[in-house]
Amino acid sequence: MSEASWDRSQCSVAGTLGVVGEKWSLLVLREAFHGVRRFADIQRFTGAPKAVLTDRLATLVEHGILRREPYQAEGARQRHEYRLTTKGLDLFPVLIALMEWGDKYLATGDVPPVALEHRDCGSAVHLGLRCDEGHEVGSARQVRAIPQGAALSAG
Amino acid sequence: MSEASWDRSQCSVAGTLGVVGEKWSLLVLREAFHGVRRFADIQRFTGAPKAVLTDRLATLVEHGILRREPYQAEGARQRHEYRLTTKGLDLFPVLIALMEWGDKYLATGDVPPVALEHRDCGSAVHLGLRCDEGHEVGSARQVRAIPQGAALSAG
DNA sequence: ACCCCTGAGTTCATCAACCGAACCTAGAGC
DNA sequence: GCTCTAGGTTCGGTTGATGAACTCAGGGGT
Repeated sequence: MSEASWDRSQCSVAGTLGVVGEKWSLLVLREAFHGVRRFADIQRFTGAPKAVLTDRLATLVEHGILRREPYQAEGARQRHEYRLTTKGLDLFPVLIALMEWGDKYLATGDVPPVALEHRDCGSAVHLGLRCDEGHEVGSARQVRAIPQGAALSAG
Repeated sequence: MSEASWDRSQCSVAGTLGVVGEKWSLLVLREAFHGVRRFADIQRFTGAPKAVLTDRLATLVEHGILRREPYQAEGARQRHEYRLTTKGLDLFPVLIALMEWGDKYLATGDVPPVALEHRDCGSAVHLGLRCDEGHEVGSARQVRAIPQGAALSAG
């Protein structure tokens, strides 16, 4: 495996997992993408214990993935809700990739539990790999991963 | 949030995370995609403790994401190596999604640590959302997630 | 003025997961 | 029959997760 021997210390996969890879974090983001913003709702839909949820929300806010904003329901005092930032919205492909794999390999019913549609045209949305020449990349086997820059320094 | 109130129990995101969402699992798969197959190498490149690695490899094999195959290095006894199955190869988009987000938001150098190229044509490979009409979907905001089938039963 | 309700947490005791170091094991070569 | 190596297993200590109980700040009802 000498070819695969390069410096993983600043690997982007590991880095991203360091931010959103803890238990519950990605489920919190799933709820955010479904438009759920309040602590109690997130707690109910994810099933995360409150203490963990408090911690995960704080981490996500700290990293600029969610932002904590005041809101006021009628006849209630001011509280805070959690909303996706642009940085957070950019995690959408991660969720979709997880979802599509689950739809394919963990299917229980005849139809996946959630469908995605393009708001502009109403047709189904999918994630796909393609190269700059415009070719569809069907399998991971057709892709070569090449370490470059600072990653080349050591093993 | 009554609109977002549907049954998450068979959510594909949660399901997939149940399979590959534990600590180290996705880093093990990163190594698999880099062609690393042997226990000691995976251990060295991921930094996972051996006991945890043993457990994660067993789980991944159990779920048919990796398969354990005998090999024999010259002048050594027969051992086993871990290789991606088709089911495992299909997790590639998850890794790429994590990588692309990290490249964008956690960059330290001037160039990402790993580049992806299409073997057939040599140009860069990217992950993209698009709809069946062929439109590129730029942002998560342009996508509507619609619960369907069994997910509609309860909240 | 007082009490109760709600959403958003905090605290605490218990239990599971993770960690690194040390140890074990089966075969190959000497 | 000794040693080396890859691929584990075992162990004690530490960290993280869990669910139940408790707190806190306001608003509304009486």
